[in-house]
Amino acid sequence: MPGASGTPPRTPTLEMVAAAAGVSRATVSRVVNGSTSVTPEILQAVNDAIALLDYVPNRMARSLASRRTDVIALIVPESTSTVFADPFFAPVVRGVARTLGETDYTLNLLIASESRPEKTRRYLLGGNVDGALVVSHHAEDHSYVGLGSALPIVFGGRPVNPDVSDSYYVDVDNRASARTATEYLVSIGRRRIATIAGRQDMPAGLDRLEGWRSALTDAGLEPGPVAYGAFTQASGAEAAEQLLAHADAGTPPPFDGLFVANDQMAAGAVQALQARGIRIPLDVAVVGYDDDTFASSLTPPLTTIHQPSADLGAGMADVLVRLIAGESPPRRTIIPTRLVLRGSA
Amino acid sequence: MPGASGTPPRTPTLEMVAAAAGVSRATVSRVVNGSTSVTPEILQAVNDAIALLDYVPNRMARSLASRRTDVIALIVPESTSTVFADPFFAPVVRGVARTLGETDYTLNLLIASESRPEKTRRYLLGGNVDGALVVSHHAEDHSYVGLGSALPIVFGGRPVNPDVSDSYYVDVDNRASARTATEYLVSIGRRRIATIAGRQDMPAGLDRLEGWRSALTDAGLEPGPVAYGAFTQASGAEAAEQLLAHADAGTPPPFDGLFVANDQMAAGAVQALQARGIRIPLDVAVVGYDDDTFASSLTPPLTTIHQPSADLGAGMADVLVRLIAGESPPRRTIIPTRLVLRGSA
DNA sequence: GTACGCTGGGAGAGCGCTCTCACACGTGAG
DNA sequence: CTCACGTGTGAGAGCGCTCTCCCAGCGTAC
Repeated sequence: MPGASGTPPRTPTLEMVAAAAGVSRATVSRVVNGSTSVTPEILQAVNDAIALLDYVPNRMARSLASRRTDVIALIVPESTSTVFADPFFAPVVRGVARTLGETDYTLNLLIASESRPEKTRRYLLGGNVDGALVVSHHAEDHSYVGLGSALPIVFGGRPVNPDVSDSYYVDVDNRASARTATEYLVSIGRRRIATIAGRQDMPAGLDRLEGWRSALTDAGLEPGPVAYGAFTQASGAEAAEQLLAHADAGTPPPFDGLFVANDQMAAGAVQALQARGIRIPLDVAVVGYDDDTFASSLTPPLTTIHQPSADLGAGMADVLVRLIAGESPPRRTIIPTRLVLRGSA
Repeated sequence: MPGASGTPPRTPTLEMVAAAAGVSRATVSRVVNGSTSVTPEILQAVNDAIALLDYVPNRMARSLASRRTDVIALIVPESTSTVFADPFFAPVVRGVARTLGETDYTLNLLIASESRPEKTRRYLLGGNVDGALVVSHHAEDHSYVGLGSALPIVFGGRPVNPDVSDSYYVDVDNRASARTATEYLVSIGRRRIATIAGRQDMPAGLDRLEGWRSALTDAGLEPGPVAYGAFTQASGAEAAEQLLAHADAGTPPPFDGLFVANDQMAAGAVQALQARGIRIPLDVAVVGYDDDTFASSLTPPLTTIHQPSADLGAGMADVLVRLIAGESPPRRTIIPTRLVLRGSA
C-alpha cells in the first residue's frame, strides 16, 4: 500500500481538511466558523473537503484555543431532585435540553450535593462552563446566587433571597395564576371560597396563597378559611378535614369554592370531601394547580392551572444563551399559565 | 504597583503552580494525577502551591492532551423523554448523576431527536465523549446498538434487537417481578387470576405478561383472561371493562385476582372495578407494578412491585465507568425489585 | 503613474495540559 | 573503582484549534 505508511486512521483534523482543500488551516477555520470574508470558490472547496473527510471539529481543542467551552451546566440541588423528582424536574430538563439541542451548546447535568457545595462551586468557577442554570425550590438552595457576578447564571423559579434583584430568573407567575383560578371561582358564582395552601417556605406556596387572597379582596369578598398542606396528597386530605372541622356532620360545608395550591393536595382534598358526602362541583367547586398527568383522570376531572414546565426550561436556556452572547435579556421572564376547565369547577 | 505589570488575574495554570512550588510542570502534573513516584517533600510543596493558588485543572486542556474527555453522554431518545417523562426518567437520571458525581466524569445530557439521528451519532463518534448511556424503551430507539463497537455504551432496559447479545445493559427482571406478583396472588388463595398487560412493543410489556403466564402455569393454574392497555390510566380502565365484558351485571367478576402491568393502568382498573361495585381486595385482589408515587395514596393503597429506578441509573453508570476503565463488567446486570404489600392485595 | 486604502488568505504563536524521553543521581555488584 | 541499573525530575514536543498579525493583490483617487 504505497503512501499508507502506517498512519492510524484517526479522526480528521482541521489540518487534514486544509491539505485536502489546498488552503491553510486558518481558512478552514474561517469557513467552519462562518466568517463571511471567504471567496465563494474557496468556500466551496473547503466544504467539499469537509464533507469528503466527514470532518467534525474537536470541541476540546476549540475550547482551549478560544477560551469558550460551549458547555452549560444544569444544576439541580439534591433536595430538589428528590422532592420534586416526578412532577417538575423532568419536563424542565427536557425543555432545557431540547432548546440547547438547537444550539452548539452542550448540557452538563449535575446534581449538586448539598453536603459539599464547594465541589460544585469549584467546577463552575474552574472555567469548565460558559454559564449555569439552577433549578430549585427551596430558600436554602440558593448558595449559587452569589456566583452570578462571576458567571452567567439563570434561575428557574424566583430565588427567594432578598438580595437577588440583580439575578436572572424565569418563573411562572404563581400569584397571578392563583388569582386567575380564584377569579374563575368567583365568576361562576361562588362566594365563600376557601384555600388549601402549600408549604410557606417556598415562593410557590407563598405566592399562590397571596394570589388567592388578593383576588377575593379585590372582588369585595371575605377570604374564606385557609388550611395548610405540604404539597402531598395525604396532607391535602388532612387540610380538607381541617377546613370542615367546625362544620357539623350533615350540615353543608362552610365554603362553596376551594382553591388548592397543587393537584396532589387537590386529589386528597377531593377524596376527603367526597367521603363526607360533599358533591363536587355541586356543593364545592374545586380548582387545583399544576395540571399533573393524573388530573384529567380523577373523578370528577380536575379543573386546574396548567404549568408549561418544558417552556420554563426552554425559557431558562434561552435567557442564558443570550446572556452569554453578551445581550441583555430581561432579568425576569414570566411564562404564562392557563386555566384548564374540567369537571371539578 | 511594582511587579503587577498589567497581568490579568486569570485562573491559575499548571505552570503557575510549578513556578510557585519551584518544580517543573511535569512534576505538578504527576502530583495532580496521583503518580506515586514523587518525593514526599516535593509532593507537599506542590500540594501547598495548589492550595495557595486555588488551582483547578482545566478539563479542556487535559482532554486535548490526553485524548480522554472524562465526559459521559446520557442519551434519552425524544419519544422516551416524552412518554416516560414522569415515572421513570427522573430517578434514573438522578441515579446516574449521583454516581458520576463521585467520579471525575462529567454528565452530558442529550435528548436525541429521532428525526435526525445522525446529529447524535456524529456527536458520539466525534470524540466528544468517553462513553454513552442510553435510556429507552422502544424497539425503534435502538439505532444506537450498532455504535457499541465504536464506543462503550450501556443501555438501560434490555435492548430489543435480536442481535444485541454483545451489548451491555442494566435492567430489572420484569419477568421475574411479574412472577413474584402473580405468585403472591396465588399464595393468598386466588385461583382465577387475570392480567392487564402493557404495550407489547416494549420489553417491559412483553416480559411482564410472560412472567404472569409462567407463574400461573407453574402453579398448575389456568391463566385467566388477558386485556391489553397502553400503560395509561384511561387504557387501564378500558381494559378492566373488557375483562368484565362477558360478566352479567350483578354476577361476581370472572376472576378473583388481577395483575396489572403498571400502576397507572392499575389506578384506572381499580376505579372501573369499584364503579361496578366490585370490592377490592375482597372480590378481586389487585397487584400493580412500578410503585409510582401515588400508589400508596389510592383507595385502597396499591400493592405493587417497587422498581429502584435510581439504582438502575447508578448501575448503568457503574458498568460504563468500568467498561471505559478497561475492565470486563457483566454484559447483563439485573437490579432486584421487591413486592410492596399494601391494601389492594 | 504613484500612493493609498481595503480585502482575502497565510504564517505562526499560543491555549493548558500530558507524556515520552533523556538526564542526574544514588546504590549495589563485579 | 567502574559499570549497570533503578528512581525521581526536567525538557520539550505535541494535542487541534483560534486569532492576531502581516502580506499580497486589487481598485480607486489624485
